[in-house]
Amino acid sequence: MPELPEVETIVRGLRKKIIGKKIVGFWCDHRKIRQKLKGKKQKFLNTKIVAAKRRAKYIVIELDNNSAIVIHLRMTGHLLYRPLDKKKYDKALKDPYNQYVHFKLKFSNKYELAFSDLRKFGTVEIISKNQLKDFFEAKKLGPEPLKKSFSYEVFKKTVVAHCNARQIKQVLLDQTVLAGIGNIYADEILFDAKIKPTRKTHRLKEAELKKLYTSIKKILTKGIKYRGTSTSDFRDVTGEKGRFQDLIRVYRLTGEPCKKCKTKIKRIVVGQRGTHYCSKCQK
DNA sequence: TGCAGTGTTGCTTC
DNA sequence: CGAAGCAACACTGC
Repeated sequence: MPELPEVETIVRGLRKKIIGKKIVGFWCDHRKIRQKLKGKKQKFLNTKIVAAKRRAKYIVIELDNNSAIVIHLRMTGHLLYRPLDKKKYDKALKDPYNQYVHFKLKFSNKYELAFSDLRKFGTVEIISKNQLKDFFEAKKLGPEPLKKSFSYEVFKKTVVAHCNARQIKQVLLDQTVLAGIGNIYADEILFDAKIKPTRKTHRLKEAELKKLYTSIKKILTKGIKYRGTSTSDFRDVTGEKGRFQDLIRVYRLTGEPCKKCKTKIKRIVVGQRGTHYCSKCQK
């Protein structure tokens, strides 16, 4: 679910909802997360939230005690800001995203931040703010594609220089090359750029690279504008769906007619990921 | 019914 | 070193 546009949507929601809130309670029933947070409960309690940030697909929630909570939602994670009084969202409780809650922070205003995660791949940890730089450097993440500093020159250097004979889709998904693109947006970006996902990166022509660069910025920006893709169970912090699924052109549309040329969308496997493309529009 | 497929990352292996 | 394969987990849908 959560790729750059979804995580960005969540972070913007967090900024609206939890900045300035005081944490007064902590709960966790997930063994792996408890392990990570062992002995650190006191770092959460009686602190105030001062900032919410995104780096790649990571969410960083900064506290007023020099600590930062770092969350990764992986496949099925959700962050939900919801009232402690369950009667207030009775119906929504049945929805999958409201179940499978494994970690909660309670606030003094009788709301909570709940981390739900069906498949339990997601991670929550707390580190000191001055460790953040090292934390992210260790991940060797590539540049943020939506930053102004991510110019075409930077794109060419970082992306192309690294990638030689790899298939372009695998390169787009490689977080050490470019931060934040996942399977949905990789397929959509390549459709927009009219490039077949299996093309070898070093064989792309200058014009194709320029188009690809433009498509990356365009599709990710659009994804944020439409508040993410809820093909499956993505929800923002208030439980609202995104709307980008209405604009999807190829992802998981196997066998359906291409919106441009009516050719049936193909599904292949690239780097063990389901990959969808139009064999006529994408060369 | 059963098994392939699912949005991610990181560890192991070659 | 880079790159490919697979595991972590639980559910859906063919």
